[in-house]
Amino acid sequence: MLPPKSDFSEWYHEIIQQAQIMDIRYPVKGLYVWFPFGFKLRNLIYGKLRDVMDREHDEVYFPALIPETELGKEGEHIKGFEDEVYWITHGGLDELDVKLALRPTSETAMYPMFRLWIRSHADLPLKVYQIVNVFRYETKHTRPLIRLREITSFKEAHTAHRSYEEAEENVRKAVDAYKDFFDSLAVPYFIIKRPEWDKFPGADYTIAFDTVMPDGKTLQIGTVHHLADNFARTFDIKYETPAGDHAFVHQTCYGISERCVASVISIHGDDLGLILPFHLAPHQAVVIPILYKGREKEVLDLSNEVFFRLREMGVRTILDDSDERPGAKYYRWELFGVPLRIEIGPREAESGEVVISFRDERMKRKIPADEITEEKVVEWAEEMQERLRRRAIDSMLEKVKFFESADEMEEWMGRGIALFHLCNSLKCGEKIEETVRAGVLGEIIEMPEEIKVERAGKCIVCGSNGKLNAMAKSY
RNA sequence: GGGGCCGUAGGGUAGCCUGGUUAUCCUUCGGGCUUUGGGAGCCCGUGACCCGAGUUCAAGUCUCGGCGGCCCCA
Repeated sequence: MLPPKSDFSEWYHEIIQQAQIMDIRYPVKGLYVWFPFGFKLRNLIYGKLRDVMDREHDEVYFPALIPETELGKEGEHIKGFEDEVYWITHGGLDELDVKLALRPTSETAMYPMFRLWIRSHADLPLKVYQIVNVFRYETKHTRPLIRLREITSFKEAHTAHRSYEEAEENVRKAVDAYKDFFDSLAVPYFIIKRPEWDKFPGADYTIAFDTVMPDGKTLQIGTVHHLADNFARTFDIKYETPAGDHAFVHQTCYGISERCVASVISIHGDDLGLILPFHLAPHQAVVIPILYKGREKEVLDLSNEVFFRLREMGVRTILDDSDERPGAKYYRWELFGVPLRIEIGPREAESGEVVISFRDERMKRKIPADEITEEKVVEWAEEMQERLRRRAIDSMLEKVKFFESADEMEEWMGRGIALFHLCNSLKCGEKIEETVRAGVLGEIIEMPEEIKVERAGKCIVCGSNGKLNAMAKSY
């Protein structure tokens, strides 16, 4: 039994373990073990992410260790990370001359090499990505998949371009790629430009994807940064232009971590366990034979037939012929989020029918076994995807509210995300954060079309011209 | 950054204040019988006092330190 999802914190804590996503008993704070089932889910999700990245990027691998001399080169960047870097100070018993950092992110690992790789304009754009672990010494409350000291699955992309504008064009492409990715997870999001004081250390600006968790707190699930030529100047990354002179490249970088797995679990799951989009489910279908003494054979024959047919279609299917009672099996496979369940008992064996039900619906229907075809399964998967998408957006919309008064906003914090108009001044940003006691997420770039709010309006603090901003308590 | 609470089987817990026999109960797990259309029942069995130091005749229980977890405030 899971705690009800309305008690989200407890529910999340339990489902991570009961649905065998991660084993949280590893004896180091903030480090967790992927269970086989959880890792299959991760790999299916990251398979999709790879598909999206592979369209325009090459995959690479850079070392996990970064010398102190490189990590510290870019002033803003190191300021942003210095209090959460793990340091390797010894090799065996010898103290190292130059300490080595366990990468907190890979800009400073990659860019010295970019300097060597990039010679002329013909080498641009350079677009690479890697999926690696990164380490951050988190001092706050750690949580599996959400706040980790070892992020095990950091997809980071890094690009170099000829100009600020070309890099900016790539920012748009990266945002589009991430939209495709999160749409395929049926995870709804806001696309928000972070305020100056909250951008990536060393970036010109940062655009983030935020989703809203069931408890009303937002979760940042992706970021895209325009680095301008900040790092290029630091790492001396220059190219020869067609005209024959030399110019600094303009760069972008963008990342997604296993928080995307947390978002799928949290947004779609219910009181009974995981609900997974069909294409992401480690087990897509389960066949449950209902056995009565003396009538096992006919039931098992039809069950096997259906099981093997699904397998041959490429559907990840299991046949649960263990000797538990059917009810116990239903609960088990619901916990694991199996999208399609097929029950076959003596009645079905006789009529050649099967009982099917989908994880997100609480209803069963009977269909002839022959009607389970590849086309039908694809259709079911698409219908289910659409239902999940709809349901996820609807439940997010309940947690979005527009405000014209700061006092009302404070009361709303902790229940959802607040939209309001804010001018550009740092002073007004600080003022509103102080009054409402939550963080300004930034200026809304894109949001679900159902939200009808004016993009421009009077700043909630000073009354001058403002743009649509969001604020919330965040993970 | 500041304050508080907690650590007993795979998971959840009682016992700790007031030190003393074989450490409680539920669940999981293994075996058996029986059963199977939404978490069945009965029997048998496996399994634990976070680590280290101290106090004591005696430590799950008291003290200190470490590690780990949780909560509140900033």
